Amino acid sequence: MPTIYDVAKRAGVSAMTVSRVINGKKDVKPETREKVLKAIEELGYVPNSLARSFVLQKTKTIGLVITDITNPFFTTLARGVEDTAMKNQFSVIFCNTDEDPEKEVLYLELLARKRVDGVILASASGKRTPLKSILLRNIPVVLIDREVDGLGDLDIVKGDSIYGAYLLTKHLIDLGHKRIGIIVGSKNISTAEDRVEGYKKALIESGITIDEELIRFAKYSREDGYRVTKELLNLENPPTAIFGGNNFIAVGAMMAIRDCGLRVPEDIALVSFDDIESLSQVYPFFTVVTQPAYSMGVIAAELLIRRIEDKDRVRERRRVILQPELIIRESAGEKLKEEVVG
Amino acid sequence: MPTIYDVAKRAGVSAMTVSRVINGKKDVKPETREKVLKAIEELGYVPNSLARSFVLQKTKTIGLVITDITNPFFTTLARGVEDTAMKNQFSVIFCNTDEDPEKEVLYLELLARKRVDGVILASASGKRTPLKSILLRNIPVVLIDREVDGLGDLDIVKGDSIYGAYLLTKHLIDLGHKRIGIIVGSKNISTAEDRVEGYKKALIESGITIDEELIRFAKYSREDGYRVTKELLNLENPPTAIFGGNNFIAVGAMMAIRDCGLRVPEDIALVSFDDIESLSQVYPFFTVVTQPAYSMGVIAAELLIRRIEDKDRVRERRRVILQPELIIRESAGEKLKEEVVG
DNA sequence: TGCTATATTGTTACTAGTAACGTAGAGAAT
DNA sequence: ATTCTCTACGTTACTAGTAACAATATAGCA
Repeated sequence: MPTIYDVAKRAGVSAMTVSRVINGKKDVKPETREKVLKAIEELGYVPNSLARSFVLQKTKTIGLVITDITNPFFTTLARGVEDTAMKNQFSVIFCNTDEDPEKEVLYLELLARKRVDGVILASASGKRTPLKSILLRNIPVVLIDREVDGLGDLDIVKGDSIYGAYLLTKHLIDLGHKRIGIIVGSKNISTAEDRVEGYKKALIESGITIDEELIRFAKYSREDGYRVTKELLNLENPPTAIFGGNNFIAVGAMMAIRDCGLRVPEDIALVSFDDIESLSQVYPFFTVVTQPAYSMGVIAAELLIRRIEDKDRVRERRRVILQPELIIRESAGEKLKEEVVG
Repeated sequence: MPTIYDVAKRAGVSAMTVSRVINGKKDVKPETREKVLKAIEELGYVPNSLARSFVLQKTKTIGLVITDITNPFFTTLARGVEDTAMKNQFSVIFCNTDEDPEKEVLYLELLARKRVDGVILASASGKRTPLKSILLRNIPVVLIDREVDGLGDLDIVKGDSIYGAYLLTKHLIDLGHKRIGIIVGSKNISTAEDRVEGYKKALIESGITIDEELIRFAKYSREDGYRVTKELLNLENPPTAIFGGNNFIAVGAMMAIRDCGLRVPEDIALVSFDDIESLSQVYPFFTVVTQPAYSMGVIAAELLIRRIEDKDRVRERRRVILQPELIIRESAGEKLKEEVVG
């Protein structure tokens, strides 16, 4: 494990000169450069970026905290972050919180210890406290997908959940549905609240009374999608349509509906917020509202890297709200016959 | 950004004592510990693991080099690695090579610079050279999913591609297919070669002549799945069944078949190596051979961490071959009528 | 020839921790 | 009283690089 000093000795120069060669600085005579390069080659020297980060006080690393890399939405988003980071010579440490605020604290603490240059966070808690050690250290943060209470001053990249949910609900209403169940993530997550807000807006606009019984805050997971859908189906007056608050919930709902011996869309309509690409390519079935996940990742990474590399930290905060898109496929079915309504 | 010295000064002790407190070493009087803890709290001190890694010569970080986190197989595998790493206080740096050997070199070089404690590699090149700087430095490596030429002495965790491909091909043969097209990854990737080997074995065993025209090495991607499937369909004597070498290829094949106005399985059978969980849960359509991706990740991470933490590096190499499972669903269809055969 | 400007290279100090060793003091054993 | 042992803590040196400054060489020019 040769160091820069071993290279220096072999090339007959000082460590500083080797450092200059490695970092492509000018002020090195071409023939000296050659000698150094030769010594590096011969020794199989690989620079120690640990030592480098240590003295430069920057790690060229960002932390990406999401809830579950297994969710296609976050997978795609993560890919956008990684590609952009790599393009800028940054590497990425991934953290899966599984919607667990305690894991969030743990990971953010870890990232602070690792002295990452910046953090991209899809918060599981919606709270500002887990960010304490990050913010204290003035490490730039870009929020993604979800707001965090009391951090309105941070950069954020997210989809317009209110509008997306409005679109999706409106579509169901247009098909004749009046009892629409909605299942979203837990209450402190901004997307959950926003999607319910958009849902309510569409209902109110159409003069449909809101039945709180049909609005369920759970967890963005297949398990909760399954469980809560069963609850909804077992209601005395069950919904004729279900709005899955994200793709996992929609998949869970689908399984619950099937297990109850019902068909989608013949017996019940089902729509989803967020698409599942690998599914829709093979089987374009789910009517969804989809968000540009890859772009979200790219934009977040770009914003973050710009902040990191900026000397002046005083520039205004940026909020990027990306528009969702309604894709009508089969799972919401045809227009209901009048008899069904009411 | 307080350091351990700031804490020491505030607590009226030496830096070493603070270090002992942080690392939970004994030999610290309880009341001294309290003083130190109080100082840490008051200053908002967060240990610098960069400095720590630097002196300890270990980073508690592993590199995971895969081809594409977007592929559900690798997503699940990655989750297994990450969970296991976290459980052992390791973090993971993800690298997507996109089946590009040049990116592989770049990333492995990066990981060497970062002085990761170990590497898990699903090689895109199948070659040993990209690993040069890693191996030179005696950084432990566990291969995953794919062999690398000339590295038979490294730990490896992989599925039994030969057997899996045999199962899948045998299934098609049992249904009466004799002209089976197979599309796999590029030739230097061991899974591609193994899957073709299993395919051939099944054909030979059933006395079916091998037609090299039906065997295609491409890239494990949707694009190549699409492109090569079209080639196969345009053959003078096209196959009656297609074996997608991985899930991406199968999805691409599906789209190509549909674009040609054909139906699966009525007009042509289609099977896939590797499942797509989110798809199969909603739409159990593809007949597949599936590998335990999560377990693969877990086992690889465990093997690696064991090597990293082991003092004696002399123990024998371990090869873990996991058995694949055939899941028969719809995409291979029913038994062909005799008239079709020959 | 001597002086100055410029190019190239070296020296020193610093980054934030920890290992290894050293030492003081209290109580126990002789 | 002296020596021993143990606990609790401090000191020193080291990890691999780089910034800032210092020094030297070289060339141009009067």
